[in-house]
Amino acid sequence: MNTVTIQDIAKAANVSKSTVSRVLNGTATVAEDKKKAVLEATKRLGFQPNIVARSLAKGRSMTIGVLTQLIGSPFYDTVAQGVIIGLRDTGYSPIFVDGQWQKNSEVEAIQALLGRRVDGLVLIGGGVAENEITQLCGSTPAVIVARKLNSESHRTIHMDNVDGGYRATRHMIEKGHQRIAIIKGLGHHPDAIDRFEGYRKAHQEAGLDIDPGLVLEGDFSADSGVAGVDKLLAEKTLFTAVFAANDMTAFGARLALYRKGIRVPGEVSLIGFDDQMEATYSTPPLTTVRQPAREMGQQAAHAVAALIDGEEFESQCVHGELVLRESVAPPPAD
Amino acid sequence: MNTVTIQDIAKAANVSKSTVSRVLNGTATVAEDKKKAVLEATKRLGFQPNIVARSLAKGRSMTIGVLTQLIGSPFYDTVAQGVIIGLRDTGYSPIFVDGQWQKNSEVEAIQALLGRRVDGLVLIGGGVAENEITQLCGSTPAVIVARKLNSESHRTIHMDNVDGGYRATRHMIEKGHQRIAIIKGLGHHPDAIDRFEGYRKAHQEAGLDIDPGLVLEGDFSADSGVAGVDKLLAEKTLFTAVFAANDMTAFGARLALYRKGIRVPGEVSLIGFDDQMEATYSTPPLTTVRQPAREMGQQAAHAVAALIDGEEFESQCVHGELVLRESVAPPPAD
DNA sequence: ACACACTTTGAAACCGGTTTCAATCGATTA
DNA sequence: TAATCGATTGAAACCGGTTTCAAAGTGTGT
Repeated sequence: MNTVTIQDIAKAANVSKSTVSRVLNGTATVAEDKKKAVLEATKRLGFQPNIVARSLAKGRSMTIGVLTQLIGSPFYDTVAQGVIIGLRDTGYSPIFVDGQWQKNSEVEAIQALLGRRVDGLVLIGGGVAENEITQLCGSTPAVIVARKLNSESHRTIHMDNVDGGYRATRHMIEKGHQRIAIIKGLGHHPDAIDRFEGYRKAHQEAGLDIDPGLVLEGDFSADSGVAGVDKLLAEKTLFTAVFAANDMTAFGARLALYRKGIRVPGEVSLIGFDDQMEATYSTPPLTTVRQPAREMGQQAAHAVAALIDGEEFESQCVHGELVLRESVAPPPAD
Repeated sequence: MNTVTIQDIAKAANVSKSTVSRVLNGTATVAEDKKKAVLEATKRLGFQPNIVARSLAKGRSMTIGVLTQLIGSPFYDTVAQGVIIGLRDTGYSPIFVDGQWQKNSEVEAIQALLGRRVDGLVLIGGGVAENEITQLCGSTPAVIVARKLNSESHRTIHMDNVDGGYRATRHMIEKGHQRIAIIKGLGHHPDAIDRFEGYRKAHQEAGLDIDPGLVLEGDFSADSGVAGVDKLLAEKTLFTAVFAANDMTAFGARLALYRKGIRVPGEVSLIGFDDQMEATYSTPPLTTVRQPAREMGQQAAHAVAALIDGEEFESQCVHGELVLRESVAPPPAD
């Protein structure tokens, strides 16, 4: 192992540990010749400072703890990627713990992170109670991404899902649709609830009643998209459009429609949510509400870094952007 | 901050630091009453051991460095996820560094990881020279995933891409296709080269010549799939099937075909590579060669853990499995 | 030439744990 | 009763850096 320490450098350069440290960190002025000697020895011996030791001494680990939700959701994964990217030039490295860590889950995961003395925390989604977060984190700066909190007690970066659902639905209504089915996301998931609320709001605003038969349960999976459409068809519910809780669900719905030979958007229009990469290339390309997942992750990364440096950071509420592609058209003349 | 140290516990329980450490780690037998006192104090004061300090003292950081390639490839991302999952119950936490880290890239990234005194390394893909890896890692156990190495000097978990390309191509040949276009991956990428080699091999075995006009350059992106098919069509090259270097490229090809009103698999068959989640739900569901990305990541995680514990681990060469769905059919009778 | 301020430097303390080492103790054995 | 042994325990060294502090060296003003 490359186990050359600062002590070895000191000996080689004929100075003290302290001086080596000062040269390497630029903490104080050091005579030119000694500085040169230290630098030379550092290079020659291939010295690599032990970050663990440095962390202990400085009380800062240059590490950001990231709590992820590996539910296989492309959205959350992309947020996590954004965090990695956003941390690139900050000097901090992300350390990941999965929310579904063993049975103990999130709280334990956060504790594990804290035990590692991370300098900051990025919590992606998740469901720990807010006050519990407060209590756990103590004075460690934390940013919560992709999750709406009720109180203002934490900084968050999240999307306005009500608005997103509203825009998606209104778009279809404007195209002339009156019977828009919705395949909802996971029942208790706040995002799912909000998107549905947006759907409701758009109907209300347009003076349209919602036929309960058009409201299907789902769980953000493609399978639930298939199931939703199949149910609609089996029950012979009339519908000219489908609002899927996310793109995966939309893909599932698309497939179910394809199997029955129902044309999209000719006979049924389809809209998704997320704008994951594949949406651009589905057939037809999927109209959807874009969630800037990567950007949110990046922003969160910058935010913790800023917080650690004592700067302030305001919670952000991003608005989804409707990405018009080809899966929505006016309903068939009939 | 929750800055209660082992010293505080010692004082509270009226014993020495050493004893507290012994109780907490079970390193030695401790009198029942003292043990109880320590445990009680630990709980009461809410003690959380400082892992940084422990790491320094023990010389082990309980951290695994993971080098990722955030090129937005679903495949690599899934491997990374697999690593997180595989590390769940091992006590190790993964710390991530992106290969495209600053301009300096991979070598610097690995050094950063090593500076953090990671106990092991998982390198996902990447292109650092093999001997450089050897030299860098020294005695730190390392596993390379999703990359073929020429020498046996490192443990790797990778897929036989020649075989994968061969199987895909042979499948189409067996279905009766004679003019199979291929949209290749990134020119210099070993996986791309190997898959093409498999394509070649299958043709050779079947006594089929390869029309150079059927071989298109690509870069693993969906766009290159679109471009490939467009080129084929523009040049009026005859073809009844397309082998795309990966699923994303296949999706792009699918879209280009869709735009021209060419039916899949009625008029043209299509096969991909990877079996990413969306392949199941594309229209039609995509026949593809499955790369067990998540499993490979998990295996790699287990492998480093094993190596650290002194166990041995043999390099693994996984074989891709042909996943038959609906995008391949016999060529049209014509 | 002398006092005073400022710069450079090394010794030592410290961060919070683990581990070695030697001392103490009760119990067993001769 | 003395000697030996094993089990407990605390003091101190250690991991590899950073930082404080005081001493030594330099230069300036009078």
